[in-house]
Amino acid sequence: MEGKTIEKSFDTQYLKDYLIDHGVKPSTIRIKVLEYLLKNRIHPTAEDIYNAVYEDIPTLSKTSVYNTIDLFLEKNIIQIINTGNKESRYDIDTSIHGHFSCNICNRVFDFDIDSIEYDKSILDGFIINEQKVLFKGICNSCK
Amino acid sequence: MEGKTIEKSFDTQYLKDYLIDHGVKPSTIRIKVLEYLLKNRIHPTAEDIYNAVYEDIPTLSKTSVYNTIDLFLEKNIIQIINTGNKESRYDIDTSIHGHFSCNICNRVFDFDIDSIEYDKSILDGFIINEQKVLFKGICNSCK
DNA sequence: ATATCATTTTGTACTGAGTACAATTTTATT
DNA sequence: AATAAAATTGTACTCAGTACAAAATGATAT
Ligand SMILES: [Mn+2]
Ligand SMILES: [Mn+2]
Ligand SMILES: [Zn+2]
Ligand SMILES: [Zn+2]
Repeated sequence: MEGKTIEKSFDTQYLKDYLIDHGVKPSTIRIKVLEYLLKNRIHPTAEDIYNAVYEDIPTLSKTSVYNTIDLFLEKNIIQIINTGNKESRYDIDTSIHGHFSCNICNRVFDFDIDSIEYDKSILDGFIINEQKVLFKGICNSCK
Repeated sequence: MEGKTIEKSFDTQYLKDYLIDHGVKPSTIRIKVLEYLLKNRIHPTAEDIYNAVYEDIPTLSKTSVYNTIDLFLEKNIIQIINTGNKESRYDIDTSIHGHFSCNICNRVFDFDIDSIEYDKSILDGFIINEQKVLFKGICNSCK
């Protein structure tokens, strides 16, 4: 079969369009933060994002990172992950999927969720906006 | 059918035994905290617990509440719930069940979980100690 | 281009849930 | 009653996140 390989590229135009498509006006910081999130799927903390983007933008402030995170959350570009540690983590994948948080190395792993069977009667009439599944324990390489 | 009605009573002896059964030496504070948790199944915050127990023990310190919470967590008397708000909440029910956190009134509702169907291959060899399911949205009385 | 307005970014001070830890009080043991 | 162990308290501290006004950048009008 003949065909073109579609390469996922994170050039500036792609990143700009990604933001615009999500209702966010592109700016240097927002583009860099988005690029970092797309390339580093490690569920980073705000600190992680700051340290990475600071390399490119040495005038970067922590507040700008938090501003960007808040904006991205609001526009559903990212979702927040609260593992129980004090630092929140952020995920560019906003689909419903499970997270395993390792108590030793603190890494967060993704896993696919097929379905959650639960008693819907208690939540009758409730508006469910988010469904989060968090497992905790010890990962394979730490045990 | 003739029979005895077994009344669940939270008298001092019951509470003491509850603690001892979970490997915790009873003390005035621990008994009062346990009693509050058993009688008020509202997934309270540390502040909630402090305010309630302070009524009975006016010398109570916040540190003692946190000490007790940490001990109860360690002995699996309670589980922690992180809803994304800054204050953690605590649950005397340590079984696996779902929590719905209302974004308006901040109440946390329980719901039963029958099963979570997920791709186990990614977590192969992982030790899973906790399984937490958190839904967020707007509850029936707030919408 | 220049001025004017809007948005973004920055710096600083602040908040508050939770923690560290030594001093004190209470409880158990000799 | 003296001693040791455990529980409780008070105080100072941490630090992720927030509030907010000043500064910088970008967009629009003249
Ligand atoms: Mn994820
Ligand atoms: Mn519960
Ligand atoms: Zn690990
Ligand atoms: Zn509500």
